Amino acid sequence: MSASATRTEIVAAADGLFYRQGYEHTSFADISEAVKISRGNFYYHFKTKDEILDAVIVARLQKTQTMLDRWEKIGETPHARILSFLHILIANRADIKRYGCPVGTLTAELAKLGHAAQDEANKLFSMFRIWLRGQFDLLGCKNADSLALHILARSQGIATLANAFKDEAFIRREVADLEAWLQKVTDDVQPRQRARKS
Amino acid sequence: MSASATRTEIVAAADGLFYRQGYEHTSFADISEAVKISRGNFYYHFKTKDEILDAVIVARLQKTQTMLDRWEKIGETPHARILSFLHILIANRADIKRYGCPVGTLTAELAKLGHAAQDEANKLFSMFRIWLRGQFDLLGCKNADSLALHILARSQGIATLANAFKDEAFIRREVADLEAWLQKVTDDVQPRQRARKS
DNA sequence: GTCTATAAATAGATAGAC
DNA sequence: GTCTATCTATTTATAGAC
Repeated sequence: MSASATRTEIVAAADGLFYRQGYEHTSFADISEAVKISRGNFYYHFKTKDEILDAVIVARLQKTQTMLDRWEKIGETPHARILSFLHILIANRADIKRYGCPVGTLTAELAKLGHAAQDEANKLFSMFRIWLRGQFDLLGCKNADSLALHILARSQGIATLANAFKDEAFIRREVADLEAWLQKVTDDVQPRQRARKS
Repeated sequence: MSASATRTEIVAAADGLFYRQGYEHTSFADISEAVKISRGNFYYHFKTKDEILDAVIVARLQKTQTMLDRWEKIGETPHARILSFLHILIANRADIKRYGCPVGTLTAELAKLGHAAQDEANKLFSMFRIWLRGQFDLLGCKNADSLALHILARSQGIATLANAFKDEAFIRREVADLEAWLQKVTDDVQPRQRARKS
């Protein structure tokens, strides 16, 4: 197999394992077993475990950017686009209940490890933050960044508690609550659109 | 030194290390170094690392109960007592920025490890949940449990983002927002007390 | 109760054959 | 590019002296 194809498989396997088991708890043995290559071959593609983590973060950043671009394309209004963000909590509810949010749990783990890739991983949060801020800006909100952080934080809290209590009704209730909050934010800056409630 | 005194020191040291470094990342060597005892002596007090984790969780549960009892005692109204809960985000902001919430990060780590102590650790969340539900009940709220989960989730989200962005202004803004939310919840069920805003 | 010495398993990482 | 064999460090855990 070509080097880049194997490399891609390694990153994909590591990505999933880091999410489900955590970064430190995942060993080279785990990854090489998942990809069906020997531990030795592994080092032809990556010199250290940290290099794998960097590659996984880069892959996640790219995947996230692709997702944001899609939301940008399919959402006709900032309001609709922010709803796309909210609804990943519903779409990914099964994984979130088992493993939490992939962004929040990775940044939390790396913070405790004092890992050098912390800043890189935090870019995942920043990417959402900046995108959401842009949407709130378009909506006409003055405190767009605060609103972006607010909705990010609410999402993180929902993921953390859903993970602990494995409670799907809770997720749906909180997402509905956030939708109502978003509607109110939208109405406050665009009162004429109140009749077009989605 | 007496066995129980050494044991208490071990648990206290492990508690702090598990919080700051994570459970799996903390080795017996780390703990024995912190307590200034040999690794060998360690096993006189605890047979396995899991046993230490259990003891740490028990200690945290007791400390949490003591804290809730204190809030119960010093708070004259359910509203005031729930504010005590909210204000730990401010009081512990330095640690939260560096290490996140001790409850949320532990339960998240154990969930990924598939650790047997998961349920025990989740009792930390349940303890807050039940206490908060009791306060909202006293306040006269019909959906007390949902409100308890809501405020717990918001707190977790604030801790997660504060940890990622190291942003103290964000913490204060979100806590103020939660205080306003709590005031509104209180006013909705006890309209006559609106003038007594704390 | 606490120590030193050591076992047994696993981790990340390397060397060299094919 | 992938493999097997191996190294080194670290981890949890045990044995036995004091």
